[in-house]
Amino acid sequence: MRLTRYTDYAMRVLLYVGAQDEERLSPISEISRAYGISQNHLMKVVNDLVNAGYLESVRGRFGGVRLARPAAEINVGAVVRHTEEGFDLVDCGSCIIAPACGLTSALAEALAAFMKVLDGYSLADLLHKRQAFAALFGGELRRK
Amino acid sequence: MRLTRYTDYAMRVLLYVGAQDEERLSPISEISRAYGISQNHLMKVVNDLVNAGYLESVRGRFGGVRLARPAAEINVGAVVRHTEEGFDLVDCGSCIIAPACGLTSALAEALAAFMKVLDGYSLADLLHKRQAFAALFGGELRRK
DNA sequence: TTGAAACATGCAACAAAAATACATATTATG
DNA sequence: CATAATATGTATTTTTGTTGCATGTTTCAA
Repeated sequence: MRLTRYTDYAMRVLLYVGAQDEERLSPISEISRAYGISQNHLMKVVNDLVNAGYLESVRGRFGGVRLARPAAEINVGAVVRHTEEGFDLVDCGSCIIAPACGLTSALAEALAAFMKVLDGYSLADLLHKRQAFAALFGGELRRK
Repeated sequence: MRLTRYTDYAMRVLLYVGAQDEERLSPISEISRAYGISQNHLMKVVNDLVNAGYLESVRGRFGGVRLARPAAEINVGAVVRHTEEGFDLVDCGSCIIAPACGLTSALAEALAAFMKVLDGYSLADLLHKRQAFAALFGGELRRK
């Protein structure tokens, strides 16, 4: 049981950008370097977040991305719902006991409990350890 | 986000066997036929459940499997913990912000909420719709 | 007005994990 | 002793997620 790296990266980008000065544009190359992950893949993740309205991107030289709205208004559960494709924990479509199966509802209940927790957090909540972020990204933050 | 088919199959086997008459031995071939899934794979799942003490198996002709303990004493959460390999929702090992990351704890909290729900169910709870099962497996139940 | 730096997008290749198939051994029954 | 069942290890296939590559577009500044 795990989330895709796609979702993982989406959250990392939001955390990174959210830890920056509000107006600052972070180039994707910088973010991918900071995490040591594929710039190509990250580009797609970022683009997805832009289209979903979480990030604002500026093209061209000295471009980059920043939060499109306050971190307090970005809900973690909503982001995960957006980036994670399927939430079918098991494949009931091909199972003949589906109509009589008590597992389906138990799993649905468990999933709801899972998402409810994430729905209770905003990006701002996750950024409470902001000072610690600043230390980690100090080099990047200061650069340029 | 999804569970492996391995876990799915494990639960299906328990539900199938739990719906049978207590003493009856269900051959794996019968179960795999009922669900239309690979007998070989199912064999491994079953074997795992036998070793874990959920099922009792009898070899040889007219052999098969049945529950090793009452359905009320088989906890869904425990089964899922057993069959599902990893519960690392994201890969924090390779992430430099891990020490400052508020996501880690939020995900842990969400996962705990998820498992807590499953821990609240026994196989017997899931079998409440037993009559419906009987109808679905009627053919199999009656056969020898 | 041109080059460089950045985002945007689609397609192809690759890798990892999960599922399935195959082969063979063991056990029990009639 | 043949048959039907579980047990176990290895190989193959499939799926899905990830990465890489190629190309296009936008913006800025020298």
